[in-house]
Amino acid sequence: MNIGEIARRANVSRSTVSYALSGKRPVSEATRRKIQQVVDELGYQPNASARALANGRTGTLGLVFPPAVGHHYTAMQLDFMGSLADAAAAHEHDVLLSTAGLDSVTSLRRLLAERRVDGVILMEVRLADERIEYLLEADFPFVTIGRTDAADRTSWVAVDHRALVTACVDHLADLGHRRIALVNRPERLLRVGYESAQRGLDGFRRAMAARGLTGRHYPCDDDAASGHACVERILADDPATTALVTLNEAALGGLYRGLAGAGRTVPRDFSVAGVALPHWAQMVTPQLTAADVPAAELGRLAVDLLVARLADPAGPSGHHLLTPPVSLRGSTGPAPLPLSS
Amino acid sequence: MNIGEIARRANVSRSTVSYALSGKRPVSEATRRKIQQVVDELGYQPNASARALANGRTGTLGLVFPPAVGHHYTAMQLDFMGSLADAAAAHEHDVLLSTAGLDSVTSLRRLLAERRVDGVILMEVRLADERIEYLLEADFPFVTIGRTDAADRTSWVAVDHRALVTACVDHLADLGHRRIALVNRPERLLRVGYESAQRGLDGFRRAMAARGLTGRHYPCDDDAASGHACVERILADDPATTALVTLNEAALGGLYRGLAGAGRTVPRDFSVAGVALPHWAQMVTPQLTAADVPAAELGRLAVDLLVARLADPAGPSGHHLLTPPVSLRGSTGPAPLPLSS
DNA sequence: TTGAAAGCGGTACCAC
DNA sequence: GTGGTACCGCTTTCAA
Repeated sequence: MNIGEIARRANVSRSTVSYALSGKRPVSEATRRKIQQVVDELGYQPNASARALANGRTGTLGLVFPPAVGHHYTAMQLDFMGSLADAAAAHEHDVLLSTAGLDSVTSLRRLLAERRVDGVILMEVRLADERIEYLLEADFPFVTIGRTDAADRTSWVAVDHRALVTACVDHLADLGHRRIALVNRPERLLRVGYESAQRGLDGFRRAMAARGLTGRHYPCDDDAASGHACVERILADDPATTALVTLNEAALGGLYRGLAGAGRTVPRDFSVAGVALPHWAQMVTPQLTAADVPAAELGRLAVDLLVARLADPAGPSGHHLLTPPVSLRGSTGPAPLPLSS
Repeated sequence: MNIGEIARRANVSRSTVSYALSGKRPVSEATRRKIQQVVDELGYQPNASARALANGRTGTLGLVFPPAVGHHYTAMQLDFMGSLADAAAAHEHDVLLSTAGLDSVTSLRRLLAERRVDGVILMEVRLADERIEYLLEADFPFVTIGRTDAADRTSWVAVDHRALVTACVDHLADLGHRRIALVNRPERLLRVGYESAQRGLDGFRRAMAARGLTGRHYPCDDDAASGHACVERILADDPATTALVTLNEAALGGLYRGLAGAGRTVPRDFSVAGVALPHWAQMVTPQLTAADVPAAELGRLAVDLLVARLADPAGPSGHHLLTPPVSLRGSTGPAPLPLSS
């Protein structure tokens, strides 16, 4: 079933079929209808490879994300991935998944060289990300999820982790908390300059300084057991700590249990705030007061930006910096009165 | 940068370059090295569209899943999706995402007609799924996640929800529980014959009957609030209920809060068991005793089956029915002594 | 308003 | 062991 077959059955040339379907050249109403009839009858769809080869466009967007070696994907990443396909479909594009190491451009290079996609969306970026230099160099359309050091030269969509952590700290400070800990993503990610972790940390330091508060920073692996251990360290390092802010959603269950194990009741004795998906925030009891990451919206905006860029590669780069409000749930409350010591 | 350019620079014909790279015809060591050198120098990769057009293979697997209209993807679905890309990469394949309505073959038809993929993986199947008839009819390679009514004629990977729910019921019965509720996926999914929900329900009924126990069944929407409401209904319908089994991971937080709100302490007064991702089970406190769904393994096995099918379309269909053990965590305990009434 | 034909960049058959 | 070339299915220029 190809365009030649359609042409034959409609008694026209192949080019006429092509034009009738694309509308790039006027076709008489009569022939157009005849062609459409044959097409419907046979359920004809142009072969994507042939079309891509001929006009240089694949109609496919690449989604580049790190392989889940050893660890799971976070709910945030995954929810985002899901939303992307829907958004792309709305623009008549498909999404191709591509796993690529956080620190490597090789698989990215392959993706571009093979011309499988028209543009890419980069998840999990580092502040200084070599893949971005590579893409700029190659003049290949892309959008990053996260705001990198090259933000002024690129298109990106990001959650403002600095502002969100600041909002959490302010909320806790307003409640009277003076000693607050930050539970961050894993050490490994911080070391490589992982954007959300770095900006979150930055926001924490600034906000704490601005308030004249004492803060400690704890990288934490993405699992419940690490969260549990992390809380124990926090309370050992400074038993007077009365609140924490977490960027690590996977550790959340462990954080709660660690607190319970230390005899701290949330939110009476200890407050917890964070940045998380609403879905995730509602799993724990009491529900987590958190800045709700709008994963689906991030996906939609990223696709919109990329598609715009494909339509006009010379156009200006676009940005969306989202700052969702902190949803007050049950995990924060007034700071407890200090124990007399 | 194309194969002609490589041929020119290496002073050989295009076909020789092609054969040197594919190894489908012997090439003298000298020319092979010369070609490889030019290829490396220029970072040449064959154009995927051209290759697909010429040999009829795209090197791409399609992942068909329902659009997340209104509801989020479940952690299970998403974790699974993530694992697929890695598994496919191991077989040198890419994964193309495609959202397709649960009850429609139209987008599937387009996917096949455009020849974008060599085979598809179908998530979220119904026991009687029209897409399967369509794929069989079209003689198109596919693997389903979930065991349908056509299981004997298809390749599939599934978690044995019947056995898992049975294991949960047996575990609870052994602990002395006599009145057990099943919290299922949403009504809507049950109505359309959603596989895991249907088989889970079937397992529940059989296991309860086999033990001579009293059970009630509760469809529940995929969110915390619905879980909360669901527990209230369970306890209103039969206050003597002392345990529940849940197939609904998204409702879990709400289930716990509903129990707490009714004055039931888990696991002292009430036991909860379920089927969930380990990650998810560890979010709640006490951690959920659950059959751990091995999402990543499901993804890997599905890709293996599909790739095998592509290599030998006439070969036998393969199956993997997984029955992960129930991990005892903290949410189940001996049935409380009945209150005198 | 339509048709013929030259590509797009590979693969693989047929010769030598 | 290597080269020439038809062909995969579509788009688009050129000509009528």
